[in-house]
Amino acid sequence: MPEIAPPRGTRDILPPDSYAWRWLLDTHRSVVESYGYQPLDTPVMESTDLFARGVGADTDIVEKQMFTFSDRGGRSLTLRPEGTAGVVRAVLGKRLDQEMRPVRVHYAGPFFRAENPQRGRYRQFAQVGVECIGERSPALDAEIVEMAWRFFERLGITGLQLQLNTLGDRDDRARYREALVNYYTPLRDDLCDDCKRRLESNPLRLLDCKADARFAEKAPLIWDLLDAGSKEFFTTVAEMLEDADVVAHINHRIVRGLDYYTDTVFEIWHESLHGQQNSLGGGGRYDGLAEALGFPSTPGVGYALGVDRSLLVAEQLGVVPPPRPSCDALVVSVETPQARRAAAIARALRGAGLRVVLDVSDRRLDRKLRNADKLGAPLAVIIGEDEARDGTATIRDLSRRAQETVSEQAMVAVVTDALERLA
RNA sequence: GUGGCCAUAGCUCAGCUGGUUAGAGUGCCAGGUUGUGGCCCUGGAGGUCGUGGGUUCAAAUCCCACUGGCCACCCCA
Repeated sequence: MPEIAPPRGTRDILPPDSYAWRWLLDTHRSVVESYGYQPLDTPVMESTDLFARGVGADTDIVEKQMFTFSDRGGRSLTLRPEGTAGVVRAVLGKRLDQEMRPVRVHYAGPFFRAENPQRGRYRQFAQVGVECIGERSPALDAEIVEMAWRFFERLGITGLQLQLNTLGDRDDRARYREALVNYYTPLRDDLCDDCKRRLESNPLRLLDCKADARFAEKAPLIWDLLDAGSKEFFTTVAEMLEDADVVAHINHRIVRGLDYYTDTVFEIWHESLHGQQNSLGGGGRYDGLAEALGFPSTPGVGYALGVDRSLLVAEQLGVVPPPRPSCDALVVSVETPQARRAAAIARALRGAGLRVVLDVSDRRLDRKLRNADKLGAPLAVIIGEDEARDGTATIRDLSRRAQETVSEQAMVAVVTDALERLA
């Protein structure tokens, strides 16, 4: 019915939902900053090349999910479908890794994929994420996973399952790739069309094809092909997570959709979400990414968590805190002649650091007070003819239905005290 | 991108097999109360029945297309 609706797969986040949204973002920031992660923002559009090289040309994202367009100079740009490539470009491009090592950063923002929308899946969706760039240590992999886990804990979301796997280093992956090709080639005629192509372009992704799941069951496991170093690295990560009381389900079949992962990969699933949309987020180590983007080889590890889906789960569980009232006091004038005086009083209260709404309607006083209830304001400051004449203000405690009239000089102190008592 | 279901006031929904001016609840605004609220009573505003086409004397109702939502597949957040 609105003539101009938001584009397919996008939506408006309006109050009061916007409070839940902010709660989640604040919680994330607070958790990761307690680990010393610093805020960062990168552009929502990047050179198409960044994702083609960074995410991997054979991934679904690059093949069919990117919003790509030309700017006026004919350059190909893309709305970012994920965050890691952009952050690595920014950090290494600006040589931030020369200043400190590792670089620990976090971000939050919108991402874009041209998917068919449904609940918990949008074309513009939001993620919070962290990246830790410049050092290779199992302690950092564990730190990342632990932060993600603590974040959900702080939100109060239960029923989560951590899926943990390792893809090994480049040599391991090469060996594994070969093993998969050897395994799947004799089956080639029975594979779906996509998988026939994957067999050449990206054999790892054969594993997460649902159509050919029966073959994946008997496929070789990466774990059996890892060298001693990779196994030890993973074992250390798992042990450190145990130390942190983070329960991990080792799952040697999760591969992740993006090409750049090495060693640790993980996903966090929630039992309540449907089908394959049960993933609230995931991440892993990407020691090969910097090089793929043309930077000096630099290790990194990070995660991205879906804001929309996490909020969906939080709402289902009823753990979203009720929105805090948006103001401490509503200032109302009983009649128009007192309007300017009321404005001045509102100004004085804001000067004392309070959140004050000025009622400018020409409604009756009872309607104005009704409005105060709706706003959730604990106090109303009433300026009528008497107050204007005497240089006073009436402070009404809306929950106790009690009020007192005080001099304007005392007003700020009385309001502040009343709010403290009520809090 | 493929398939299924759906679309009526801001919101939640009625509207039987097509038949005059399309309803309810809630929310909004106002009056009841010329300076006192969360309840109550009364009234009002608000809809090109998602959009466009078709069938018919007549369409919210039947048919088609488009748009959007939900669900499944794919994949992921």
